[in-house]
Amino acid sequence: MNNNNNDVDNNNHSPLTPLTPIANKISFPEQEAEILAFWKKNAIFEKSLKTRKDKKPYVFYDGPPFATGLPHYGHLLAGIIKDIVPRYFAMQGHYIERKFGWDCHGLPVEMEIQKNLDLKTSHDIEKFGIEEFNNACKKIVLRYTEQWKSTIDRIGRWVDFENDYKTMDRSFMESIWWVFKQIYDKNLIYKGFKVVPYSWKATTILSNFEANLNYQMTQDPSIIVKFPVHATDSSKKTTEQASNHAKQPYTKHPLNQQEYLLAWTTTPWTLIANLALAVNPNIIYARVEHEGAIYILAKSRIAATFNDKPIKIIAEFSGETLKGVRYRPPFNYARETLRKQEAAIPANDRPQTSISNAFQVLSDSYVDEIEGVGIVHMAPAYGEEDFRVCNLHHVPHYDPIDKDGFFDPSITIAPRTNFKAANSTIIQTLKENNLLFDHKTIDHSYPFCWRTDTPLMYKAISTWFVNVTAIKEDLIATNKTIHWIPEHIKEGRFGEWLRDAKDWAISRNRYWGTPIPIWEAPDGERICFGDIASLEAASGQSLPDMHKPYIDTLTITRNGKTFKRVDEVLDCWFESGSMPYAYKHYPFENKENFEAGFPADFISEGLDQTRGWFYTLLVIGTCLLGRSPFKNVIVSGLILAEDGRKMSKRLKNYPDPTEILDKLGADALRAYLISSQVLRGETLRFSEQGIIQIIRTIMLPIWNALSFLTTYASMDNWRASEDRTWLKLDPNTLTHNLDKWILSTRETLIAKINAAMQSYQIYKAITPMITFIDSLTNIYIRRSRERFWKSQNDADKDSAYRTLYSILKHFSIILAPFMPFLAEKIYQSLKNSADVVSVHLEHYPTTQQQARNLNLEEDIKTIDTVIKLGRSLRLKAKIRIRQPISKLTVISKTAKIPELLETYDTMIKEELNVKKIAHSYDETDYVLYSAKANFKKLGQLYSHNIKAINKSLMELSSETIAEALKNGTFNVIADGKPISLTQEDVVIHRSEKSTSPIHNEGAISCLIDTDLTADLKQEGLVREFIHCIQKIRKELNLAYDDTIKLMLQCPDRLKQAIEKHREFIQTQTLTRELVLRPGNNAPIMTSSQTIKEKIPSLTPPAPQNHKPIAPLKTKSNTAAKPLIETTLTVLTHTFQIEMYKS
RNA sequence: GGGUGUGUAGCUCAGUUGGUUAGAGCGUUACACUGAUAAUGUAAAGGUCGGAAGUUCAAUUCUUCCCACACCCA
Repeated sequence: MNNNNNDVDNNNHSPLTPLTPIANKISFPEQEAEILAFWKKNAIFEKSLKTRKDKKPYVFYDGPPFATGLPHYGHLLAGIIKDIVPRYFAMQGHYIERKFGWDCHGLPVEMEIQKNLDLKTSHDIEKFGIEEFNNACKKIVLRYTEQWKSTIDRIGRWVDFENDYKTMDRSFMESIWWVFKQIYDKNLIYKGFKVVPYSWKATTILSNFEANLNYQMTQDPSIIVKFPVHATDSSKKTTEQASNHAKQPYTKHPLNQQEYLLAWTTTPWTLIANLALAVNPNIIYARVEHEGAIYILAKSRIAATFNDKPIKIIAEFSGETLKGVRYRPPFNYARETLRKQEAAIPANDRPQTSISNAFQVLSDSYVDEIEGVGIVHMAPAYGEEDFRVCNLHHVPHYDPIDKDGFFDPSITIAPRTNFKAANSTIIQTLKENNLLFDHKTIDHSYPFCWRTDTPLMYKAISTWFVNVTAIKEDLIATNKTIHWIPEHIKEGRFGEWLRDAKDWAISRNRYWGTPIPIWEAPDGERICFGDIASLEAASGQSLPDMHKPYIDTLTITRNGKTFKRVDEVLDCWFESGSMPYAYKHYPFENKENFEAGFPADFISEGLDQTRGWFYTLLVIGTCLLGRSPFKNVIVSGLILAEDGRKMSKRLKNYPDPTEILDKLGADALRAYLISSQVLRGETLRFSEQGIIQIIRTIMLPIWNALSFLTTYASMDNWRASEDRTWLKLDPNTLTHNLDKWILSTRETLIAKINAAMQSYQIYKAITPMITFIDSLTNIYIRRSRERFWKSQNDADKDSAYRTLYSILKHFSIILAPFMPFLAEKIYQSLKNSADVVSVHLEHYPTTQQQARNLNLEEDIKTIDTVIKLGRSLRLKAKIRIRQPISKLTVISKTAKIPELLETYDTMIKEELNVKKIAHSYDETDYVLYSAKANFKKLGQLYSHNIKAINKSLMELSSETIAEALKNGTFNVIADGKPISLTQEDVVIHRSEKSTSPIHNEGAISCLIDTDLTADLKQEGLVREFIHCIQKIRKELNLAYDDTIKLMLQCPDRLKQAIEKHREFIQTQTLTRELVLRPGNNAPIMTSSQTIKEKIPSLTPPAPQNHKPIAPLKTKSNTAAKPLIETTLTVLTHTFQIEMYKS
């Protein structure tokens, strides 16, 4: 460094920006707060949108979160991904709208209000008033929006909160209606039944989620019921159908014995509604004789059912053969009621589903033989599988229980009785009618209502469906167009789900949601509305609020009939699936804008949305437009606490997000999360150490590099020119290989990051950055230090500055999407007047191929290997780096090596502190060779002989291999046949001969001369002495260019060494005056104290900024008090030292 | 019960178009280096690549089965 001339004469380049030195002490979180303020003050986000307004749009859909709670790591992760990808593509030159969305409707909100207002049942809600109830819901959904905004802001996510969308907005809801009507008009919406968890106490249906909330151990009857095989239905079925499994086909037993099918149940009350029995077609059943009666049940269940009772197996047959066998149900209520109902319908109008299909054996693979008897009694009104199987066979369902859980009066054995209470009566009746085979009790886990603590029942209720089954093939086709990250989701989890798609239940019997826009007449005629205007026209009433209860006051009179709205609201999944249309109020507004931006380029949510948002988006998009609404999707995994368990507020097993942001900062969190496997849909154990790792491998090194550049540039008064030349620094204009090399390395980095980002594999972006930073700091800066430090301001020094300046500034752009704060800070620190106001307005770099030089990258790698081997040899010889050695010999047959050694001569010498570098082609004295087959190359050629060839190669002696290396031919004998191999067919391994002190890696070996001459030793001592002085300077917190005066009293050996190298010492330590006092009897140290211990008052150093450009003191202040006066030891030489500012 | 994913060093994770010496970081130990660095470097230790079978000249990698864990669905 130029330490004696502060008026550096480079003012003739113009105009120039001086660099302000950056302290190497840093608090990233505090800095992030400043950057946030900077962005806000200068409206950078707005500018980033405005300046790209005309650019090609890139469309991103924001999946709306429920804001009923505060954001957790899952939300932060989603927000970070949703920030990085748009930032990247915006910098690639796209216009990207980023509207935030809020999910407002739905059960979680209603549940919370019910809890707050202590409304237990739907009766309670209606009594309380739907208007009031919905108002309460509306208020609460935006309760946390401020906290959400501030957290999302804090993680650096740029998103438009001003023009956000809410699913409860009138415009949003109107588009939902439009979406609904589109599907309705395509005949893909129908009304059917669905069996759902039902709380009779709360008179409300529950979601599956709610049903799972409260399982309790409970005691229920466990009975096996006898179903008499119908007398009139004698033999059926023939042999061929049964030939596979049955040893004998089923025929009614010829004897006039009573014959029963057995079925097991723990819910006797459902027997009233029994309409069928089910068997598994693939299970073997048996006919068993016991005490004069015949029973049919699964063969494998005989032992468990009869225990040790005497039985005789009469026949065995597959379940398939039981299909269609008719039986007499234990109760006649269902038959009577349903017959009457059917009779009321004109014969021609009767549906396929009929009571005439009931009371027979159905077959379905869901039946198992794990418990029970392998035959299942089916009450389709009270079981999901029962309903599905009966529906398939056109068996109707029958539900004689009212909404409060009481049997209706027609059930004469238990009229107006609670269904559970009727169990005993029912069992009693079965017993009296000799239909009870077995009666026990069972303890099992059963779902209870989480609000009323009463057992749930499953019950068929009327529901609106989207006929997904009809468009299943289209869904599978549109899914093929989607790029999934991770890829396996496409055909795996999501693909499987599509192949198995069921019709989608879209209605909810609730209050806070978009009402289903269907009006129904008493005779069943329906009108569907897809917009508000036509509804208002048809009803003659206005509709200021589309929610319940207002909507339900609108009725329509047409053709003498009065149409009333159906009661249900839409499931909030239907709303979020409609988001692409609804947030634009399409097609009522933004028609062109929507059409230009459909489908979206990118969305991202967690794995849990596979059957959620991803699915509903695809279903609706496929229904409406026949295509997927999104092209690329990143599916993120689950974030667990560090202990591998779910993050739990109660267990406090994870750090609060706000604390992490305050302590470690958003950049570190961002980089940590997106470089982890959570970006590949896998679970991540959240670890604070992982974030710290990011700080240590990326943030601090790059920060120190910035600090290095600005500090030295400032001291040297080096200035960057006020233009954009830094952006395209041409390596061909530079002479130093290190400069060319780091520029090439940067281009390689850019290529890697662009490849990762274009394929949405974000997790591949961070590691190359770490590698690059490591190269920059541990190779480029470290080995260029002398170039910055030297005193003359020559072209080489300028080249080093220009290169490092360009690298760092460029890197800030590369970093910008990922770590927007640090990137901004670096950019701002290096900005000149020709630059844009923020790094985020820069264009993302693309690889400049002409700047890449892969050979050069390879060369530096080779040199790095030599240096590593040299260090390793020193370590082995126990010669410290400050002790110069005379010679390093590089032994290698690689032709390029001598040239490389010459080119990088100085660099290697400095790194290894060695005087001379020699090269030798002759490995034989030092290296032992062993050979092995190049399996990859020879594998296909010699497949079966390869083992023999390899064996033969491995047996070659080192001398033979050395010989073969000379003439390039390896002769081996495999299976008796001589084979001649080229050098490429063989892999040579080198190892050190035990007699030679070399180290080897690949084709390179190194050897050092460990003989130390007196001169070398003296020089080593001087280096130690300099090191000692530097340490003191650092401890004293002297500025880099503070000059000093030294007064020493030391032993002769040290004195001679210092005298000999006086100039070198003074240059290195910025010593203006070095006075050696006469006499050599410095006091003996009692212990080997460290310098830190010597000057306790100054440790630890105050964390103040270095002031590199300190004013020069007048020359005559040596009389001042010494900075330090102490006794020290360097390599056993004890000396006394006084240090002054000079 | 079904689907999907995961299983590699003490811990957290890379890697693998099948090729014979499987890597990184953290942690541990020793040494070294440092006037940009809160760093860093070198080395030591640590692996039946979850288990079994199969295909192959060759399997951590492909196939099948099994085991464990996670998520989704029942």
